[in-house]
Amino acid sequence: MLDIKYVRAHYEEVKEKLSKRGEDLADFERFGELDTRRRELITQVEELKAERNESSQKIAEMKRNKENADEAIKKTRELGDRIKELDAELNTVEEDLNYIMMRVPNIPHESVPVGESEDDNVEIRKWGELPEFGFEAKPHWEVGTDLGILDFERAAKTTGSRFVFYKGAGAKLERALAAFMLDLHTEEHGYEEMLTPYMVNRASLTGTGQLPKFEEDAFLIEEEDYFLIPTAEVPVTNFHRDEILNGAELPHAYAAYSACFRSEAGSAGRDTRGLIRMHQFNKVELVHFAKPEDSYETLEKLTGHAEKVLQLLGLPYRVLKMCTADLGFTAAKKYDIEVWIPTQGTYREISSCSNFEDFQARRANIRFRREQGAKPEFVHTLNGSGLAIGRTVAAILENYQQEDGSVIIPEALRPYMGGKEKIEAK
RNA sequence: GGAGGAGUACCCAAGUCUGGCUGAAGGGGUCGGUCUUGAAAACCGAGAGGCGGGUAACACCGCGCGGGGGUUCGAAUCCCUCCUCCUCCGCCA
Repeated sequence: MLDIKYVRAHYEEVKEKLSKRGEDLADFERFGELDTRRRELITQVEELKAERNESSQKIAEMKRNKENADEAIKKTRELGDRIKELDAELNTVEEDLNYIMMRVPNIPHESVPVGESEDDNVEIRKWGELPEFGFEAKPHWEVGTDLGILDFERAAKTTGSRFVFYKGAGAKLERALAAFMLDLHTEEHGYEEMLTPYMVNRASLTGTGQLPKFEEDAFLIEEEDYFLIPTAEVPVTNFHRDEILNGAELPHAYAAYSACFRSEAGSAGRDTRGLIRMHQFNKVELVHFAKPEDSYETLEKLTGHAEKVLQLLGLPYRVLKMCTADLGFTAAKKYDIEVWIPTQGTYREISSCSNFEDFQARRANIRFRREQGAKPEFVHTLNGSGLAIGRTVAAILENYQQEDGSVIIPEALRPYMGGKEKIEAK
C-alpha cells in the first residue's frame, strides 16, 4: 500500500509514475474526493465525541450529587444519534478509500526502465557457456521420463494435470538441491533457515499483496478460509507482521524451503509439458527485512546470492532488469534471473528478486525503531527465489544430458547425491 | 471431538460480580540521578506505547484493556460473535 499522506501531497506525480506500469487508474481518480471527505468527517465526528465525553462527565457528577440529569441525558442521547450517523458515513468512505488503496500497485523506482511489455525488460548480464550437443537434445520431461525419475502420467492419475512424481534419483536430486541451496545460503550468505506453515490466512496474503486483487491465483481451503502458500515469501514476511523490530538487529535475512501452490489460472495452454509450470513445486525463498537506506544495496546482494547457486551448478543464465510494465503488483524494482533451457532455445525465469520498499511493510504493519524511544518507521522488505527447485531440475536435465540418455550431476551437488556423478537408466 | 479456564500497557499483575473523578493500582525491567575508584545494591526521580485528526512545530482532540459488533447519557466492567492460549478427557503422526 502507498502512503496516503504522500499520495495526497504528490497526487499528480504518483499518477504519472503509476501510469507507466500500464495500470488502469480509473478508481484512483476518486482518491482526492474520498480523502478530503474522510478528513472532514473525522473532524466533525471527533468534535461531537469530545462534546459527548464532556457531557457524560457532567451527568456522572450530577448523579453523584443526586441531582436530576434527565434533561442532560436527553441532549446527550441526541448527540449520540448524530455521531452514529456520521460514523456510518465515515465507515463507507473509509471502505471505499481502502478498496482503492489496496488495489493500487507500488510506485516504480527511478532506476526502473520505462516499458510497455516484457519485451522492454533490459538484459544486464549473462553468465556461462551455452552447451553444445553433438546429438539431438531431448526436452527435460523426456530425459526425466526415459530415466524413470519423473512421472507425469501417474501424477495426472492420482491428482490431475500440472503435478508430477519424482522417483529414485529424481526424488533424491530434488532433495539434494534443496539441501545444497539451504546450506549455501545459511553457511555462506548469512541467512537464517526457516520452515513455515504451508497454509496462511487472509491477513497474511493481504500483507504481502496477493490479496485482494489476485485471489484466483491461490488455492483456498474453504472450510478454514486458509490459502495454500504460493511462495514461502508469504509466511516468512508475515512472520513479523504487526511487529516493531529492533533497529539494531536489522537486517534480518531468512532462507525458507517450502512447497508452493499456484492455481495458474489464466495460463491454460502455456508450458503444458514438463516441470516449468506446476500447481505444486518446491522452492528455497530468500527474504530480507532491511532499513530503507540499505534496501537497494540489499537487492543487489540478494540477486547475487541467487546467481551464485546457478554458478555453482554450472548453469548458464542471464539477469534481466524488469521494466515498469513487468514489475508485478508489489515491487518497486525487480530482477529476473533466467536459466538456459537448450531445447527451447531460450532462457526461462528461475528466480525473481524484488525490492518492495515499504509497500508490503505498510500493508503488514512491519516497523522498526532505530533506537530506544525513536519513532517507529516502516522496514523495507525484499525477497527472491534462491531458487525454484523444479525449474532447476529441468535445467540440469536439459543442460547436462548425454547422448546415451544419462545426466551428469553437477559437481557441487555430488556430495548431496552420495558421491554419484551421473544419473543413468536402471 | 467433549468439559472447563484465561487474554489488561515492554513483562508480570489488580480492577470486571456491584458501569461513572480508573487511560487504568502495584511490581519488574527501562531511562535519568545520588552514592561508589568502577560496578552491584540501596535510595530519589521519570515515563503508555501506538494509530488517526490537527499544527510550520508545539498545543489540542479522538480511538485504544485479544478482534469485531451491540446495549447505555457513559463500557476494561453488561450482551452477542470471532480469534488465540492453557488444563483435563477422547482420538492421533
